[in-house]
Amino acid sequence: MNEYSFIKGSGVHADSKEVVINSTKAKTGEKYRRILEAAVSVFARKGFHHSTISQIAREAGVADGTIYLYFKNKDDILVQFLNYKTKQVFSGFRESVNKADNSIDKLRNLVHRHLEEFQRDRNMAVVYQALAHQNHKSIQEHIREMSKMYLDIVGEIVERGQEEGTMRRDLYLGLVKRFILGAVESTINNWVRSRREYDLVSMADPLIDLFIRGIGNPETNSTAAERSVP
Amino acid sequence: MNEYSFIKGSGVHADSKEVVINSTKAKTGEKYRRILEAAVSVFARKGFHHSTISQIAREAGVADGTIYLYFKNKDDILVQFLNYKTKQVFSGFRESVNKADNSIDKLRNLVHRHLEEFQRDRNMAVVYQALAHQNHKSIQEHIREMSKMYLDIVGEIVERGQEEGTMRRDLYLGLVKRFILGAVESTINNWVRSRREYDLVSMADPLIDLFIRGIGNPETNSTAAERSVP
Amino acid sequence: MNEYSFIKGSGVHADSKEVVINSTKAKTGEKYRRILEAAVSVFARKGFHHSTISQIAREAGVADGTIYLYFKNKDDILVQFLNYKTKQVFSGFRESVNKADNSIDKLRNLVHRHLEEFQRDRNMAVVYQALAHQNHKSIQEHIREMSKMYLDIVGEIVERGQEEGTMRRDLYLGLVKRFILGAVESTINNWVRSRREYDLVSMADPLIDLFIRGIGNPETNSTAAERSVP
Amino acid sequence: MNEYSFIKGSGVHADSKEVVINSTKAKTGEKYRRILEAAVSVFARKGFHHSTISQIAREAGVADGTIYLYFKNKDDILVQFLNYKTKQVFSGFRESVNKADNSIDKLRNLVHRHLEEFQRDRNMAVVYQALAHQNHKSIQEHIREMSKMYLDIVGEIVERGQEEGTMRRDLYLGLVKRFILGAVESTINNWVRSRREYDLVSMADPLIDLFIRGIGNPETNSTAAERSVP
DNA sequence: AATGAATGAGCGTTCATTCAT
DNA sequence: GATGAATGAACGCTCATTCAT
Repeated sequence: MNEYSFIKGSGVHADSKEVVINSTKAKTGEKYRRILEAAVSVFARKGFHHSTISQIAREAGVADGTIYLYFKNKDDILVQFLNYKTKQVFSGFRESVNKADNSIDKLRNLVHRHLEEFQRDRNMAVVYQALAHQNHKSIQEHIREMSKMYLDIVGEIVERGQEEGTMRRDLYLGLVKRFILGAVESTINNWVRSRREYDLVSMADPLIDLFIRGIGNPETNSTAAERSVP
Repeated sequence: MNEYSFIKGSGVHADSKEVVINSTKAKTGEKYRRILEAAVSVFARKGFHHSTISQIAREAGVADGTIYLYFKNKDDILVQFLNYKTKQVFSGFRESVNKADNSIDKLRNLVHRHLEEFQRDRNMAVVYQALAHQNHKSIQEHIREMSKMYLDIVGEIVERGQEEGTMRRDLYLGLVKRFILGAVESTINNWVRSRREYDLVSMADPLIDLFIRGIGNPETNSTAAERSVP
Repeated sequence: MNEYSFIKGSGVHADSKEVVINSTKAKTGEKYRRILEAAVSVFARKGFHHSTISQIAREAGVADGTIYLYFKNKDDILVQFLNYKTKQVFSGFRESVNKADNSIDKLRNLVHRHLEEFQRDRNMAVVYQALAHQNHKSIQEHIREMSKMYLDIVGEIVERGQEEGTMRRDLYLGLVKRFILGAVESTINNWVRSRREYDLVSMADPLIDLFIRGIGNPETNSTAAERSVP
Repeated sequence: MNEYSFIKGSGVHADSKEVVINSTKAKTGEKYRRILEAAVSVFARKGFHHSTISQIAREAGVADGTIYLYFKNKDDILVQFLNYKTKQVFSGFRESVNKADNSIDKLRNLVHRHLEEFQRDRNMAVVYQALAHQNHKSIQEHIREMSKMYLDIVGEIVERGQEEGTMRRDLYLGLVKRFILGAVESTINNWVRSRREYDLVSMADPLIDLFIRGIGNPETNSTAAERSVP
């Protein structure tokens, strides 16, 4: 848990008929955040299904029932997590991309920021990784949405790179986008599972290098290109 | 589910004290396999935690109690799944690699076979994807082991490629290995989650192309290389 | 809900130790009544156990906690309902009875007024019906008391009718009283449960006719009398 | 609880997908009945909402979970109660009616049997009374159905009485039917709530007498008739 | 007096696991 | 070996009640 975690915003869940939290009360917002942080921390340690409301409540320093003043049910905690925390992180990526003025630097900024944010909040990283690979019904759509946002950014970067002439024109764009997201995510996944602690952000440049140049030796090898999808 | 699924091998779980199934009995082995197939099918549909022993038993056409003659507990089904099904698939990769005589073709064969096996058994793909990204205690070690096996193969291939001169020498080998596994797995993950049905195996060549050549235009771009880890 | 509902009287619950509301304060009395009306309305719709304090508070336009300034607890709302609303209605019956000067008209007035009052406040009717047939501990005694009041009135009327000579002398008085109350209540119960809307009060005269003359044809039938209790 | 309680029939609830009880097993049927008896006994004492599954299980001598092998949920116990116990009792009424050959004796038999059955199983009486006057959703329709069955029987009897000439022709049939049911039910209700123990069945003849002859003195009184619905 | 956020006891329900047959 | 009825621990969730403001 750290000071950067979670937005300052309100602890309101809009679609509840019974419970509406007054978002102007500082205390309320604080409790909302405490619960969410606690929940993500417990989820990260035990996994969603092995986490109990009581554990979360204890870790947040509130009563079990209090959680239901801020969240519709256990699943809703996950939904809020994606809505307020992860979604914010992801949408921040665009900002980083805009700071660069050529496509390769944009890609570098994107990946750098991505790794940075997830390193900053390891619990988020753990939970996000698990969610993204599961069939959790109430979550599926959110994940898809966030992926799309990310893939769109990458797509724009690559297309721009092709216009700039810094990226190959014979790319299967749909694959490339997923390829890059997948590679970054798996890098995060490795970091999360690793017993050793290492600096995740330092992986950014080597990753970019692999994206751009591949692993092949351009002087000797051209076979792959010949078989590639045009 | 298909004829290739699961090995014919014994239905023994080694670390059980009470129950040891005679692996020579055809009938026994068949029931063991039926249960395992049913379990994976149910897991794929509902997720591990939302699957019940009763559902698995019904789908396997046996009584609930029977499952405990072949598996220590619910978790053990997952362990057996990794031990006997996935592990076998993974170890089969080496075989494919050996059929090629240069590193790039070896890599191609590996990826091709990987996609092929997972396409052949979609349930396995779904369950494996979910497991690989979770903190499931009794599974963690198995996943790590299988990853290592895969990474070792890739590592050998890349090192050979470097000797051959077909692959760059300035590669961060630890990263490259994970990069390739991650990219392949995310390709599978996309296929699994996609609403459209498409041919997973056809992704192999474009993927290889990306690995080898990257997305950069070699004529104009060399920035990435300069910043890369030596 | 209508203007006749509930008495204007005090919002005091006598047996409370902590909170005594000043019954002279118009505003207080009004809030007390608002809560009671809201409660009965919610009880009628959802049943006592499925009604929550929050729902009642919302419908009354007050905060949850406010209810506890006027009522000891949830059960107490029921007690107050019987004490102040239903009890008043029931005791008003005597008044109607007194307006008539012969026993049959007295009975008619009683039944007429009974149906009238319950038709006037359907929520009261619904809640009363439910309470009268349940084993609700804190209510039992109140119900019994009100029944007794009613049965006493009927008893007096019938005894007077016997003196007048307009009613049979060979009646099992205890049964007759309950018989009449039961028949009226079941008429109300039918009205309350009916999907069609109809005029409850118009049932009064046919009911009286049945009480007085029975369903038998006096010219041909005397069997029943012979077997009756003397 | 007594030996007459509940049918010998199967303990199957048809609409469950997961749980199907083998009705051929004597033991199963016995446990089903034990639970149902226990439930009705607890409901009678505490009321449905204050009864807990644990109490019922304890009283039935089974584990909490066992109840869910025979009943879908707590509400379903009520539904089964009506379906198998009360419904059977009610449908038995027709049989008694058929034994008599004139309408008044038919009515007498009906009432007699009605009181007899409810006296035989006091718990059933208590629970039925409560249910019949509540807005319990999953029960409403069953109650209505049983009432209709009863009212139909009474209606047929009265119409026959009118043909025989033993019952008045100027009756509001719809009211008469409900009047009789209401009077009998309220007699039962009184018995159930009474502190003294008395013989419910002995109320049958006096009741019939009231139905047939009314309370009026036919020699002196005819007012009621003049105002009655033709 | 009025508020409504916070509490936590209590309950219905699920389901992995056991074991008598 | 095979069965499936029985078990009971465990958990999510509700809601009457309290109390600081």
